[in-house]
Amino acid sequence: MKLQDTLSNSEQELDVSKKVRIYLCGITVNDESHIGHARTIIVFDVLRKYLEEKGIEIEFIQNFTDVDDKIINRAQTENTTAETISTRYIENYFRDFDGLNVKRATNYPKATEHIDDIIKFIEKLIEKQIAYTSKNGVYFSVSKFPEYGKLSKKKIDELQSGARIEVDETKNDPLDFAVWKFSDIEPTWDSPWGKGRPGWHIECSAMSIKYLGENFDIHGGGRDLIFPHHENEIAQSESYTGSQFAKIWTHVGMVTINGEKMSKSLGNVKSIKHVLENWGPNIIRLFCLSGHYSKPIDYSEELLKENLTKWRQAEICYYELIHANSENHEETNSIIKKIGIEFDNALEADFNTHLVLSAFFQLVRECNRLAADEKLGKEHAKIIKAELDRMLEVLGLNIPEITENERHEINNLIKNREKFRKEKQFEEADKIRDKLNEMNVELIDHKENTIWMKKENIKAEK
RNA sequence: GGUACUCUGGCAGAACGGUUAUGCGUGGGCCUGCAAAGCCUAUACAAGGGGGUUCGACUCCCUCGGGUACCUCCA
Repeated sequence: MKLQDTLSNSEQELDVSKKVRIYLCGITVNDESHIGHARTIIVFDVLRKYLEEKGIEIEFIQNFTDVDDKIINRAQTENTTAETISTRYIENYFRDFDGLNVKRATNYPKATEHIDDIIKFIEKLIEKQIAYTSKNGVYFSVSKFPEYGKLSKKKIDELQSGARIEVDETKNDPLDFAVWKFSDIEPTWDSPWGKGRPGWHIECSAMSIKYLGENFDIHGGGRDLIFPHHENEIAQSESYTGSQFAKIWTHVGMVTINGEKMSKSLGNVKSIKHVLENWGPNIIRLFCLSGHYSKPIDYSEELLKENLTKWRQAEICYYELIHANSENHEETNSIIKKIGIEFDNALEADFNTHLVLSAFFQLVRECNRLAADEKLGKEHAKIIKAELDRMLEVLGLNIPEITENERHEINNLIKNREKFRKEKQFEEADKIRDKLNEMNVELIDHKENTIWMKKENIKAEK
């Protein structure tokens, strides 16, 4: 598989000959997760599911930043502890992302649970004279890492002359960044240099190396993390190990609203909770995968609606396959196979999820065509369904389960309706149809028989 | 101001320099008791402007312009 690598600014081949180790920068747990977080994490979820479907072993680490100024501020405002805040939003995180059908990472390390690792990391940097202690904390000395700027393509001197870097007399160089901040405000930890808490960037360096080794395969996150977060991670980590840090840097584009980045200051944040309630997981996932991961996508009700239309087609396809029992039969195995290959090829070529979805919907349409022509035989449907299921699995899409009782009830209602229809008592028949609609069950009248589908309940549709 | 990215039909969005995909939407049809859904079919002479390279450019180069992101916390 080829992936666009931010560091080399070119496509790099992912080595899948052994276990693939992925580190994704997770969220700072100071508020509800929003649809921008969802996109990044869904992209990596599909990447991971695809590789696993191919039988490749994955070690997938995603951190929680559970100590930072915003969390502490929020704790103060709410007159509670930082831990209460971070615990609350970690719980919310899992509520949201389980709801989005995101597979859990191998591990979700938290900064506060790795203070010892972080301290050891900093000690080594000080030992190497790359970090130094000052009045306010311990700082990383950017000038000691000549390659600083290689990820974000920034030049050190331009950064220095750049307008708005805070003037801090206690730092040797305005570009130096904190790896440890002295503080008396809880939470704090003792360190060889004084009481305080870790800087933001250091946790990812310490935890990724701890869990994945010194040079793992993919390091990812949102585009907005390239600078300074990932740039600083590289500086720290490569100074620490003396060797290359992550092999491939994969960055996911922002979710925008009316062309502007979602942000609290603009007040245009769409929480996952809210969008999930209205649109459900499948439509959100389709939306998040609708463009190339490296580019921004613009959030809009129109686009979600378009994906709702598509999702209904997929649902129908699924139920056509389940109910298939046509006598006729059309040979399409080679087409199905071809679509499957297109699906995989699109993923292999820099994870082109738009083309992946094209292939997926091509399969859906092929299947619906056969059904419309009464050419979907039972055995044949099994073959198509296997491929459809595989794609659904990789994309993380989920047809809602249906219970045996429901199935019984639906079948009985349909039988009754058929009876009424034969007797030309259409009013009665339509009543049953309406009743089924209320149960989110839609009837599809074919020439020879009627099949049903249970539609996902989408609040926004109503 | 610096850096990077981006500008494709009504919308979304792809494509080794050589037939301008695909989906949504829209028109028509099939099916149906009527619907719905689905299916079939039609529909867009689309590439920010201007130059250039080339037999040929959406694709490469130059230039002008618009947009976004980052340069401070941010997925």
